[in-house]
Amino acid sequence: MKLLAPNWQPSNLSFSPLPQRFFSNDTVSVAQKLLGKGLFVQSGQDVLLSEIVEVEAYLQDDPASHSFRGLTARNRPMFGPAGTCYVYLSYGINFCMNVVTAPRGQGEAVLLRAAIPLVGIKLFFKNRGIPFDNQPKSMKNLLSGPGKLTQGFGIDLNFNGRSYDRNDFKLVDLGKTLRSTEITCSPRIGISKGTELPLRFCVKDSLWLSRRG
DNA sequence: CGCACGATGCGCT
DNA sequence: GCGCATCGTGCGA
Repeated sequence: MKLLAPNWQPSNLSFSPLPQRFFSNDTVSVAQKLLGKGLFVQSGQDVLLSEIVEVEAYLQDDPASHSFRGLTARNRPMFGPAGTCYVYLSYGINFCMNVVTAPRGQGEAVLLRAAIPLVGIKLFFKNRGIPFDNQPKSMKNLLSGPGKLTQGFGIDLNFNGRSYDRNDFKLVDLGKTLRSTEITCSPRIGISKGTELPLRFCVKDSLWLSRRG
């Protein structure tokens, strides 16, 4: 199994953040375009990079969205500028991280649900509380779910409201372009309202999803 | 002010 | 496959 891209060196980790105009577009389009993009987080000398393979869109007038009932103290970042990070605690246990989208503060966002670990594998294991090994089974368990992804990256409420355009916290272009035929859409997971909408987007047949797309 | 309920993950069966 | 942990949010009283 091909687990890692071979050429990730410190010298080619100096990606530019995706510009704000990338996020200030139609939320469904942004969600699909986030597939194949990189999430980069640096803390001191520790660098973490992954490739996003699964997302969900949350829209205006969407009963499953935290923004559905309007602005509250919790969902305030959702109404902020495109490219803002919205983090919340799920089930009292896991954090989930979103990217605010749409041209104006419409309360729309994309939930990051799963990613391929690329750089910082040992730290991903450590953050996840899993003993390090090179088994494919373990690797696929690192970031395959919204709570696992935030735990792997060490994302918590400190990141809430932050912009994804910092040198130490950014979404980046990894230089790959997915064809629309490589993207699947399906109903969103773990919600009780808006379940009929196919707003979950996955890299087709990826081995790194939270569950089969 | 009380309380029901999650945009989930894990361990056990 | 299923039950449970665990807690902040926000709605209804």
